[in-house]
Amino acid sequence: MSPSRYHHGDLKAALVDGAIELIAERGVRGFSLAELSRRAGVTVAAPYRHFADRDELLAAVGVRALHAFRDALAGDCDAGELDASVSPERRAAAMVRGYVVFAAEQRPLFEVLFNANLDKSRFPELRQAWEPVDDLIEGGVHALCPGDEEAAAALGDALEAVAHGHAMLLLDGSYGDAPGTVQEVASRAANAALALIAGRAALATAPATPSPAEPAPGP
Amino acid sequence: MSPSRYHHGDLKAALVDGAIELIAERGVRGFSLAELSRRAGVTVAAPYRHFADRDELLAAVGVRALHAFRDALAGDCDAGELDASVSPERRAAAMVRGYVVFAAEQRPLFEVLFNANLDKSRFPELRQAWEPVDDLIEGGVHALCPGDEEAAAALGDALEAVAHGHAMLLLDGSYGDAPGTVQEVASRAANAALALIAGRAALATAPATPSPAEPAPGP
DNA sequence: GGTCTTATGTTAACGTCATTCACATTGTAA
DNA sequence: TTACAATGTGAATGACGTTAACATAAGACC
Repeated sequence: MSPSRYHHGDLKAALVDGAIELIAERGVRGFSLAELSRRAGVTVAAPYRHFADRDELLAAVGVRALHAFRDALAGDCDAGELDASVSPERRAAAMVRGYVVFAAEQRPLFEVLFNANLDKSRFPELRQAWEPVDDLIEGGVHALCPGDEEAAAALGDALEAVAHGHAMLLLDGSYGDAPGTVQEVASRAANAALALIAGRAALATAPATPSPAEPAPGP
Repeated sequence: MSPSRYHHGDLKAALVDGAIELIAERGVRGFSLAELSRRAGVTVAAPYRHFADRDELLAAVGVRALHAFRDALAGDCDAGELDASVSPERRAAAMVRGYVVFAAEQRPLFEVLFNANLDKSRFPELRQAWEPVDDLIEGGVHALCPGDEEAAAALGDALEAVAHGHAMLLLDGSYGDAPGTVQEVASRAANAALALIAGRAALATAPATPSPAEPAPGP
């Protein structure tokens, strides 16, 4: 294969793969380019031939993560056959479930997306990779609020929030890690999504409880 | 005041204060003990007289953050007079609103609590400081589901998730930062909370959409 | 086949960071 | 006043991200 060993073969791919492993072990926060290089059997300077800096490598991982994320959200509904066989409500709930399960089962990928603090203004690749995900969500939400842009925006935020919030609670270990916990939390999130959808009419109305007393006095 | 200048006076407090400022400027992620020491006019080794390591300092900031957080969640309802004058529903919604507003207005404190990756098993002080917050939330939720432990747990998670999720969306800049955005998002979160509360009956039921096809085949 | 170019690694540095240890200075209590 | 504990300094270590100058391999072109 490589008797010389000077050139790695496909370092770029090996780095992305290795990064995911390393993040799985130590979290995004404990991820280090130096350790990654070491594991790839290469000098610390080598990655810089393929990525401008640490964040650009993480962004590449992020792009891969977003593809997997989209698939996880779409679930099996992606084949396109059961367009009418499943209600938009159950679809949306399934997406929320997929969100939480993805966070748990693909923890390193999820962490890269939400805990790596990547600058979205840099990395157009990342912004672009978000689009299919956003489209999927937006599509699901619009099916629930046909015609009402305002309601769709509010419901979309609420569903994202409920999914993301449950995922965070799960990952931060606020629950124990008993077996079955993932499905349990995912079910709670899905149920919450159904509750939100049921009450969607109230979401886009005027602020509830704007301020009990004064309208927010300056400090 | 201090003609000698060898001893700082109250370095410990100055470090905690300075940490909050520094985090406000650079985020928890950009926070550095070295820079903090420099600003305090002290050597990099000095903080170690007061904190075992970087994380212990951050934990101290976290404790302060949790006090402020509790107050923000309790809002003006803390005086204890209006026990009956406000419905539990509006109370809970107000707490969710307070959660989001706190995240926006006390960003550095919020970041320490949720983005610093502090090990909760270390730092009993931190765990203890969480208790009043947890009690407050639990109390609010139990007022909504008297007697039903199961429902209360599910509703509590859902409310936390909705609050946390909206806070994250806000802080990650998924919205622009137009003025008024904070109140707007807080209102959305509060409305979502009301919707969840209205549909609370469905939250603790059997898993909705357990799995469209097979029961999760192994990879 | 032999040479030039380009892609890809290596070596050796720099500056920053967290952390530690031996030592200096101060405030306090005996 | 003198001893001690608390607090700060100086200098060092080792990990990290990043860069620049140099080395080697792989192909293109003749």
